[in-house]
Amino acid sequence: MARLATTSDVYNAIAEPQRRSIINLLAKGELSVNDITETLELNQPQASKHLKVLKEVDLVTVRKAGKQRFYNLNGENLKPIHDWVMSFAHLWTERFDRLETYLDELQGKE
Amino acid sequence: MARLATTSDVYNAIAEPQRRSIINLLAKGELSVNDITETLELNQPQASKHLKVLKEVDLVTVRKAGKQRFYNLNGENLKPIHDWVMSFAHLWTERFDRLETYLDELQGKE
DNA sequence: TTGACATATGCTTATATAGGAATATATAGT
DNA sequence: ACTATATATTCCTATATAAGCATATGTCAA
Repeated sequence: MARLATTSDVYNAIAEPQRRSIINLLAKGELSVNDITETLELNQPQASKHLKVLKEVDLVTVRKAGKQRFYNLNGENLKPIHDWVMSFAHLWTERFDRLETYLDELQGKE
Repeated sequence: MARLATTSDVYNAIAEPQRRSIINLLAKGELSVNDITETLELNQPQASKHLKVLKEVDLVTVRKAGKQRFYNLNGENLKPIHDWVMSFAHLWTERFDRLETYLDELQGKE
C-alpha cells in the first residue's frame, strides 16, 4: 500500500507545502480562489484542487457569493496536530513543562 | 511531480501514522529496533525503513550498542511544526492570544 | 570459523498523488 | 440566448512511496 489518502488525514493534507501556504493566507481572512491563485502564483486548477483537499479534511469552508467562492480557514481542525506536537514541547524547552498547567488555566479547566 | 520526498521534509515524515507511533513510543525513552517492531507489531524491515526516514529528517538519532541500535527521539525538530500550528491556536481558543507572550517569557526572550 | 541474533538494504508491486492541459459547470450581465 | 468571468472536474503522466519478501550486513559468542 502507498501512503494514506490526503483526503482522510489532516496530517497528510498539511504535508503539501502549497496547501500550508494556502492555510497561511486564509489565516488573515477569507479569500476567493482567484485571490489565492494570484497570490501564490498557482494555476487555477491547482488551487481548486488543493482547496478541495483542504475542504475534504474540513480545514476550510466555502462561502458562495455570485461567481466567486470565498474560502475560510477552519483552524480548529488543526488542533489535533497542535495537541500532538505540543506533547513534545518539553523536549526543546525545559520550562515548557509549566505550559500545560498554564493552558489549563487559560481554558478555565483548572 | 508527486509529493515531496519524505526524506526532505519533516511534515511529510510525520504524515505516516506508524512513524508518528514510533515517535510516540520514543518519547518515553530510547528503544531498540526490536522493541519498536514488537510493540507496534511491524515487520522488522518496515520498522527499519520508517526509522531511516525519521533519521533522515533528523527526528531520531541512533546509539549503537553491540548488535542493537537504540533510537532516540530528537524532538527539537518538531519545533517548526509546533511553531507553525501554534500560529493558529488563537482560532480555537480566544484567550490563546496571551500564549505567545507567555512563551516569549518562558524562553527569556522578553 | 561457524552460528545465532539484530538490523539494514534491495527488489517488486500496488497505490496515491501533484501538475499540466483541456474541458465542464456555474453565474452574472447584456 | 450569448458572452465573459469564476471555479471545478477530468484525463494523463511522472514520481514517490509503503508493504512484503528475500537477502545482505554487522556483531557477538562458542
